[in-house]
Amino acid sequence: MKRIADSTVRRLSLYLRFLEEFEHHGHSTVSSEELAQRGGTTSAQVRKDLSFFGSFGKRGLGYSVPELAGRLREILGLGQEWRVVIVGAGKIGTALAQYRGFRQRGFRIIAVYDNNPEKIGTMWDRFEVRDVASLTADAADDRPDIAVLTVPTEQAQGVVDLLVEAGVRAILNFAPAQLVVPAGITVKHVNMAMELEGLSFALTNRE
Amino acid sequence: MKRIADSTVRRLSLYLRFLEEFEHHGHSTVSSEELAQRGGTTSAQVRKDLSFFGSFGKRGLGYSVPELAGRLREILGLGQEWRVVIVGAGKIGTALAQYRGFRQRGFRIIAVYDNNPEKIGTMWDRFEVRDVASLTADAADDRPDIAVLTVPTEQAQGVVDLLVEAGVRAILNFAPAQLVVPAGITVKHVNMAMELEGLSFALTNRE
DNA sequence: GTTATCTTGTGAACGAATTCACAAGCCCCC
DNA sequence: GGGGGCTTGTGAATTCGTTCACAAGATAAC
Repeated sequence: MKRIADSTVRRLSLYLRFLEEFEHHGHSTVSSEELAQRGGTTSAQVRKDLSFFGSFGKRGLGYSVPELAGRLREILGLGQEWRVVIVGAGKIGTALAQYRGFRQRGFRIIAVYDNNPEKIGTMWDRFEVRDVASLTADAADDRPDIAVLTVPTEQAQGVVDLLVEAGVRAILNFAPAQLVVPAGITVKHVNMAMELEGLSFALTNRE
Repeated sequence: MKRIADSTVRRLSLYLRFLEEFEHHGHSTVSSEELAQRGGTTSAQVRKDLSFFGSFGKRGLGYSVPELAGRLREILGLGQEWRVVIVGAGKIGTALAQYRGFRQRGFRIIAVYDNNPEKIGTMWDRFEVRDVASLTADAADDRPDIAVLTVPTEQAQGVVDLLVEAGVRAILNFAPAQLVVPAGITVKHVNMAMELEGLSFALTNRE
């Protein structure tokens, strides 16, 4: 299969969000132009994005909202439930553990880990914080697919090695560090400082 | 000034993070190759990124860590304190309000807003949640530069209009909606669902 | 059935970002 | 002070992503 650009996947995810809105409002069809306006892009972009995966529209008419939504869910792999562990029971980890959006979209949090003895055993929301040392052993039963990593930068790589050993195949990393992983493991980075500094740059460098 | 790509600015922010680590460990110089490895990119990329703003290195030797860090802070506009308001006192808003990283990097949270009468007046960390209706009036004193927007999608645009009126010039938006703003206002999007679905896609579509 | 209108799907053109490759500059050592 | 070893800075080449532009397919009206 042809390699799909990251930017394309992000937009597909966005289109799906809009389709769900349209569905909710009872619209049965939608044109590439309408999707484009919502997403701040162009109709050609929308069509090109979709064309990588097939042709889902009817010429002259547009796309069937429920059908396209279904196709996108399929493409994005949202037909199944993904098993997620959160490692790092700090501020961000906690907020994410409580975030309902995860479950709604088929991402089921199965455990929260930390290495701080004072946190281990305490309850976060409805999760008991587990010792990160037991991660690999737990994984035999839990079979996690995805890890959300919110530990301090200097601990990130060590935890990643454990996660890989535990069979995790995708990592959402909040630490500003490049992680070394074997081929076939996907890592995505989220970095609040980076976003803010991007704004700071924009405010500073306007001509 | 030549337009700088978003991806370049993000990397500059990352380099700065690494330089701070190097500084902390007492390294006085660093090569583009070392920075590249930390950041998962190439030395040519590092040099190209920096070249948009000047030439800060010494051939044969590399870059002075404190000097380059200083230059990057200057480029990114981190020499000053930015005044930030958070609008939307939900889960994410709360986590962000408590996040120490903001203050450390010169982003000072000055107020938290919501439109829910049950939340208005309650304390979040050390902030009293204010009524979003008073935003414009408050701004005369507060003079916010940046807003972090964590309200439901359907309310986002309305709040943005208020923010623009209040003189905010940069917005970090957590809602999955395209926002309409006048020229000169910068908007950046952060979307957790999108990131997760990107992972889901990668897990589903591996050849 | 024909015509007018609309919107998709997609090669081709374009533009942006990354990588290559190498001359120029700097340091250190003899 | 000359040579060897590094590393920067940057045009040129390349790769990647977006936009253009239009033929082809679908509907609706008459």
